[in-house]
Amino acid sequence: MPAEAKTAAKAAQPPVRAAQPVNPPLTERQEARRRRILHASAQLASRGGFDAVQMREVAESSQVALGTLYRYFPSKVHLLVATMQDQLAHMHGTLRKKPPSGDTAAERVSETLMRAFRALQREPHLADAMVRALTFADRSVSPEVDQVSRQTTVIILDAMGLDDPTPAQLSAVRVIEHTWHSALITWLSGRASIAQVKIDIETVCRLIDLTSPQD
Amino acid sequence: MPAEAKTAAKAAQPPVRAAQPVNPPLTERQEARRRRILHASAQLASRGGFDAVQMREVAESSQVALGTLYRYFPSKVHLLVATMQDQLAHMHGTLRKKPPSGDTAAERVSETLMRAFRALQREPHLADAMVRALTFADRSVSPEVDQVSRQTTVIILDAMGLDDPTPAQLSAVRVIEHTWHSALITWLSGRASIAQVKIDIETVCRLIDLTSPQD
DNA sequence: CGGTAATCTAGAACAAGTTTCAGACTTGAT
DNA sequence: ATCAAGTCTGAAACTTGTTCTAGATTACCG
Repeated sequence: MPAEAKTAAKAAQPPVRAAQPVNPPLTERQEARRRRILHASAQLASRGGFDAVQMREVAESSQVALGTLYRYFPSKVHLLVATMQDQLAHMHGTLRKKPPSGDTAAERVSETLMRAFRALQREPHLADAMVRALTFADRSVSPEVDQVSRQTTVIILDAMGLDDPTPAQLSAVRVIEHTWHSALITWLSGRASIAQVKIDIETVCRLIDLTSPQD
Repeated sequence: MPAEAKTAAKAAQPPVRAAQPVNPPLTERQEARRRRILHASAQLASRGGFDAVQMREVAESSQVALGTLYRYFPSKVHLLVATMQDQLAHMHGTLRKKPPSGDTAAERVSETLMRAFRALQREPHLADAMVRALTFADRSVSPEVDQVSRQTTVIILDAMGLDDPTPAQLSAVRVIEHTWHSALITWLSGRASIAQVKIDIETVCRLIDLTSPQD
């Protein structure tokens, strides 16, 4: 009964924090450990994708005991989702510096997503590990996955140039995110070409014009 | 190196067939075994979702040795994707009997998908197992996943009432499928409500009007 | 500084997916 | 009916994610 075990109550275990806002403030050494772990995770993922991220190897690479790794990230999926948060933050920073240049919101969003897509293409294995973890995550990872989703939403709204989206616009953004994730999956598993992903993104971005024809 | 091992060449092993068209014709007893396995799989999945489908249990429930189970379905994901093909075929049959009644293609598609969604809601654990397997599937399962995708496409085109879709319409259908899968995932992992899934489906279905305004 | 609670380490142990193997059983062709 | 080839079985072994434990280390409080 591993499913039950997972939800079983535990004693104190601080290092598992929800997101950017540190839950329990980490000491410097702890912060360093956390960084080492995330770095090792990304490195192994870059090599061979989801399967190559083996918890024992991550622990060894980051010079941390296996038990400690599990204290910081309660499962492999948690670890990879955290890795994704990390990468997303990077990307958001990069994107901010060079905002998309399109005339319409739809163009800017699809330009932004295609830029992100090209970044992922440079590290396809890493992309594989992160995206598979994201879609495989069960309820126990919901808060973290949700955080990734919110982050993505912010990036898209940024590209649209919106501060105060209407509900209809938020629906469109959600649908764009769905398409983005799922299209990535089909590409990663070799069932769709890069060109097809591009078309799908451009197609779904037209929904934006549908919800804000005044732009 | 399990990744390599998985792709290693094997000797003869017929029962693994691609889809409906039997690759090597199965004997009656083999067909029966296959049915028993799929039935056990669906049954266990209905109880506890992805995690509850344990290969040893499936083997025991279906009165087949573990090795045989693996000869029929080379991995747990293959098994669950095959289970999904099975259920999809059912559903397609059911849908055919009561075609959607909406006036526009968009309405009919979203009506169809919502009907499928309600069916999934009746067996949320089974849905969980199938959808998680589908999105977690790696390249080794691509043919089977693709078959599921094609089947889904047929269902949607059916609902649209189209025989000969344009490329633009096919893109729209792909985007709808992306949204469908991803929205299901967010619902299954408790990050979106049923109402939200409904809205997302209706939103994406508007893309149809965009690609065939003459309908 | 001393003590105590929390944290970390090494390593064993466990769970479930997957592989392997020897021997029994089926099938299909002669 | 018989033989060869292919299948199925039961059981053990192997892999990797996850949990557990006992003892060392560290952080913090007075």
